[in-house]
This record gives sequence, C-alpha cells and structure tokens, in this order.
Amino acid sequence: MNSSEKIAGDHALVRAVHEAFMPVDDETFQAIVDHVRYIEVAKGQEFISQGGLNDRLGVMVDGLMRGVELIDGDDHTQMFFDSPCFVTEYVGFLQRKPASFSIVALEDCRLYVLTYDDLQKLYSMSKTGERLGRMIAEGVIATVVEEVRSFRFDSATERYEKLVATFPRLIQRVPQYMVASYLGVTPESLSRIRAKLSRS
Amino acid sequence: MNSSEKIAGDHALVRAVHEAFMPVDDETFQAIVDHVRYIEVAKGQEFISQGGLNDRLGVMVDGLMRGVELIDGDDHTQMFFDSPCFVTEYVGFLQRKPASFSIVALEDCRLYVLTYDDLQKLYSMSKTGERLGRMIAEGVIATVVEEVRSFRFDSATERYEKLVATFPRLIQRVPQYMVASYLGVTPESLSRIRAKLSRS
DNA sequence: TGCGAGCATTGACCTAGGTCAATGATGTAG
DNA sequence: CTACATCATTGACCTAGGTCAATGCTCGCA
Repeated sequence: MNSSEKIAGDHALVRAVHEAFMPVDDETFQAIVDHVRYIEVAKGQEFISQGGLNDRLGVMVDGLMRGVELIDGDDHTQMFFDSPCFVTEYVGFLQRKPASFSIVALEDCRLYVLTYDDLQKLYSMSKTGERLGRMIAEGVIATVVEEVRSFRFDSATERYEKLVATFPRLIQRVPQYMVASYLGVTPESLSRIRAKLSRS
Repeated sequence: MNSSEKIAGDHALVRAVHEAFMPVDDETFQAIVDHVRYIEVAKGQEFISQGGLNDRLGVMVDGLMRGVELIDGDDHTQMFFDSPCFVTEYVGFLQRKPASFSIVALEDCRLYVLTYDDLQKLYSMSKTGERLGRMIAEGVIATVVEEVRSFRFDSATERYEKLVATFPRLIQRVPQYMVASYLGVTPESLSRIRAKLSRS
C-alpha cells in the first residue's frame, strides 16, 4: 500500500484533522497515520479515567464525549467533545500527570489515538507535526480564554444562547442536566432559562 | 564577553525565566539573550494595545501589569501579570491577530521582549527553546482551565479567597475595583465580600 | 400493559450578587 | 489649606439563580 492509498483508506482521519484544526501535508499526515491506533469507545465507556494515567490524545472522527469531574459524589461537566475534534484532558496530558477529569462517551465513538511519546516523535520528525501540536495548544487556549471571558461578563442566559449558537447539534443530544452543569447552573435554572427564551 | 559572563550580566532575566516556568540550559538561555530587547514600561503606559498588532512576548522581571478589555466604555480586567512572569495577549500573539485586550503597566515595569519571529527562530534552533515554548503554552492552559473551573463551581467569595491565597502581594497593590472586575463581580460586591470575611 | 428509573418542569421560598444613590476616605493640584 | 477627583464603603432595594419538594413525562422492561 503506497502513501496515497493509505491516506485514502484513512480518509475519515484526515478529514477530521482538517476540519478540527488545519490542513496537513501528505508527509505529516503519513507520519500521523503511522503512529495512530484506531479504537472505538462504546456509549457509556471511559476514554480517560479521572486520577488515572493520561497519555493519550484522541482524534475523534465520530461520536460525542463529555469531560466530567467527580467531586464529593456530584459530577461537574468540564467540557464536551463533539466530533470531529481532538480529545484529551490537556493539562494532565501535557504535564504528564493524572487526569483531573474522566472523559466518557455519550454516544458510540470512533477515534484515532496517539500516545504522548508518539506525539513527541511527531514533533521531532517534522515541522508540520510540531506546528500541528502548537495549533492544538493554541486552539485549546483560544477556546478556554473565551470561556473565562464569558463566565466573567455574561449571564447564564447569554452563555446558554452562545452554546446553542456554537454547537446547535449538541443540545439535542446531551441530557439537559449535563448542559446545566457545563454552564455552571442547576438543572432547574436551565429549565427556567429555556422556558423564558421560548416564551419570548 | 563569553557566555557565562553574559548570563551573569542578565541574571534578572534568567532568574525570571527559571521562576516563571522552567530551568533553561546555558545554550538556550544564550539564544534567548541574543534575541531579547530590554525595555521599561512606565506606570500607566501600554505594553500591548487592544486592536493593535501584537507580536511581542515579554519576560517581565519587575513590575505589575493588567490585561484590560474595553467594551462599550467600561473596562473588564482579563488578567494580571505579576513579575516574574511572561506577558502577552496569548491568543492574538499565537494566531497573529490583533490583540483582544490591552496590557497596561500598573507599576513601573522592566522586561525583556521577544518578537514572534524571534520566538520561531528559537524554536527551530534548539530543542530546549521549543520545549520552553510548549511549557509557556502549557502553563497558560493550566491556569486558564483552572480559572474556568473556578467560575463554574466556586462562589465569588471563594474565588476571592483563592486569589488572595495565590497572589497575596497582588491585592495590596491593585485598586479594588480592578480585582472586582477580574473576579467578575461589582466593586460593591467585593467590598461586601471583604467586609463579611474580615468579620468572621 | 403497567411499572420504575431517570430526567425535566414547576412552584414556593431563599440567598448572592447587581443597581443606584449617598457618604467617607485619601490623595493631589492649586 | 482648600477643592476636587478617585476610589471604597454602606444602605435600600431588586433580580438571577439556588434549594427543596412535588408533579410530569418518556422509555425500557417485565
């Protein structure tokens, strides 16, 4: 199998990487293909386990996951991963520390997995690989910084409206109490927010 | 001047880099020294201007700055930079876009400045340089992710207490209304929070 | 067909924090 | 010393969102 055949065969992966972040050249893509392992995570299964070792970066081509932190018995939704996207608990992954939250499949998921060490190899092998790593980090920073901004200056209603605008498909597929926890409000509040919005 | 003399001469810089993030080897440090430019920013002056080009990364060895976004006339404190630390509006810097907020000196500041292009050169020159870049990004991610967590699940009082615990010197030097805006509450609320805390 | 489990909604009530306006404190220029 | 500007504090009041409890809805399963 030559390079272009292999790339064609992994079309879902290349499309996911393109859509999620950036176009990659054939060479870098080939390097990724050589290192990734394809896995499926069934609905309800964990991809990353809170407190456990955490050295996998996923490129999710299909499915939906939730980052969830368990504190004193109640679960706090930290983020959603809606394909195509990268999936990992970044802080622990980058600092090689135990995961601060679990990542659980909300639907059957298909993804390609790179280990931390594979990623380092990719970095050292190609400029584009290194650039890819930086762009993942930049994407994370941009997203999270905007999230902080929104918490500082927006009401829960505004945060909900922005979430709906940004991820319209997400709302249909995620139980409302998880969305509420993600927005930092109670399920009751979110219910009232939605009632008020649909009235107006 | 040989390498070690130069390093000794720029002791403040190396100390800042060490304290802010990571030990760097002599070679990488020399590469940094070769590229940085020393500047001072007087109290009240802008280091980065909202909406303007934003291609400077500062290593602040002395002083205090505030990231502030102007929206509809009122200013929103996005973050503080308390030396020794790196100073930049990360998102715009990394994506080469106009700065989303200004960075203004709250005290007279002394810092060393790297341009975006210098940083890229550093990355390509040495593994440690590259590692330094990644660690800056990781530090930013860790900080911002924790900030989001705090906004989701902590009360204003808890956020204030954590801020005091993490940056005890900051509170003494920053006008209270800026701290309030950073915490996402009004000056009146912060005043009442402080009153309540000092009572108990 | 009916029963539970798991969510979502609704109501009554409470609390944190926002808003507006008055009053103090502190610092600086004239 | 005075006068003004800039912030911090305090009070009265209001609103968003939290809490607790009851009621509905939906779906899988016996």
